[in-house]
Amino acid sequence: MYTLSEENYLKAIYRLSQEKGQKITPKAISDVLGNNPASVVDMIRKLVEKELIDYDKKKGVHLTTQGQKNAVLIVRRHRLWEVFLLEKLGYQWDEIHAIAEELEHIKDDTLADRLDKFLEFPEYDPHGDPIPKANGKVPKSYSVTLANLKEGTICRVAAVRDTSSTFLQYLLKLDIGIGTTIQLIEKIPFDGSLVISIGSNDKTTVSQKFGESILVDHSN
Amino acid sequence: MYTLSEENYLKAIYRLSQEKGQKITPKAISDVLGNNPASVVDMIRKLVEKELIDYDKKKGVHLTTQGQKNAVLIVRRHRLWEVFLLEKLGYQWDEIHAIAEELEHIKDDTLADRLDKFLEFPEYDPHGDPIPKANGKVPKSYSVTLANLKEGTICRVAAVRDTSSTFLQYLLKLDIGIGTTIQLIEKIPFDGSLVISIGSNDKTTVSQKFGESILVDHSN
DNA sequence: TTATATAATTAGACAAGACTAATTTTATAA
DNA sequence: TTATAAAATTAGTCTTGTCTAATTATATAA
Ligand SMILES: [Mn+2]
Ligand SMILES: [Mn+2]
Ligand SMILES: [Mn+2]
Ligand SMILES: [Mn+2]
Repeated sequence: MYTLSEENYLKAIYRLSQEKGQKITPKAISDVLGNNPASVVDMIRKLVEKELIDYDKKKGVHLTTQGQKNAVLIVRRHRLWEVFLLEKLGYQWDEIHAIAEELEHIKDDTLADRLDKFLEFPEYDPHGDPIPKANGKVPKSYSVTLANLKEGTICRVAAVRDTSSTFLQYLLKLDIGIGTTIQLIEKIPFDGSLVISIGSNDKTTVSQKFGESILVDHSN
Repeated sequence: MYTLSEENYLKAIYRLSQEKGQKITPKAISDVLGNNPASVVDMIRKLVEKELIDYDKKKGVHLTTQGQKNAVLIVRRHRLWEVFLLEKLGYQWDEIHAIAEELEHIKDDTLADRLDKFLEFPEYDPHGDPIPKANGKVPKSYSVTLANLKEGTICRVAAVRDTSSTFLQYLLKLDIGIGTTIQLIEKIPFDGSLVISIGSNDKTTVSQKFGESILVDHSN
């Protein structure tokens, strides 16, 4: 088993590896975790030593098979606990991330699987992120943002890209959650603002940043 | 908030303070936690510094009001999680202690209270230990052991004093759990062995050590 | 291509929490 | 009361995970 810090690094590296296309550098990891780059370099050495990652100055950091397997299990635990906190304990979706950040490190062979069963095998967490299965398979995740859509398109909110409290609370205020139907009415060329209608409500205008923070599911 | 180690020490000291009559020495704490006495002395200094305990060489260690308040909350979290693990996730009563030992350190202002509500405000944990209320009040705990009873007495198993896996598994095998009715039929003077009948079963003989590890509730 | 900014790395320090190996106190028993 | 055992304490070390400051390497822009 690995320490809490090692697990947090693995998870950060896993997350960066999902945002494909870019090199996973010490700086990138340092940005995700808020740690000093010097500390990151230390930990990289430790994780290479334990064969959880490879590090090549040219290619950056990559999870080994072992590292990948572990990272996925940590993410699984995190997301399952988030479902538990929201559905069973009645927390709001902007409160659960921080608590799950601790719960994910509880170690027991059967805990995640029991929790999974207790929650009736949810496929997505409250932010719309896929919950890896016990066998390591990960359900489909969404990648098209609201801002990507063509004018006129009707979509379903599938996930949020930003899990900060400020963003999630803003969504609560706008009455937007996972599953909400949104129609993109107009894109303002000047600054990328989006005119949308939420559910069956009147038109609202949101920023480009907002539109890029919501992942959607759409038929056409 | 306090570190995991500090919390474990507080809990150990709290536990020792419940077994009244005896002085809480570095040695005693070291025995409970399995730590080196030198480490215990270090931590005592730290906790005195943080005003969670008092230490007087003559009187031993004592929790301050602050320390007591914190210890009770940690115990509350531990026992609530134990109920959750047993009742909701289907663990057996010899498996839950180790996991709760980690879960008790998860910090969030409302977590314990939400869990308490979700579990419908249980008064006792799966080992029969009282679960402190949110306000710090602790339900009655039992103190009479099976070995204390007079021959012929019928009692109800209220709690176990020993939460080791070996003991709890032995109880499972004997079909004894919290609430089981036991009649003490005979005490063997030679070695304190007890002849008992469990529920409506035939007679069994158990050791004195066994009898001293079960706390009972009895009317007469 | 050379200057400059950014990133990576090294060196050295620190706090927490544990340990071992003395040493000093205190308790117990002859 | 004195010898011996047990407990408490001190001194010094170690590991983990972090940091700052200095240095080296790399990328970028004039
Ligand atoms: Mn975490
Ligand atoms: Mn999430
Ligand atoms: Mn604990
Ligand atoms: Mn218990």
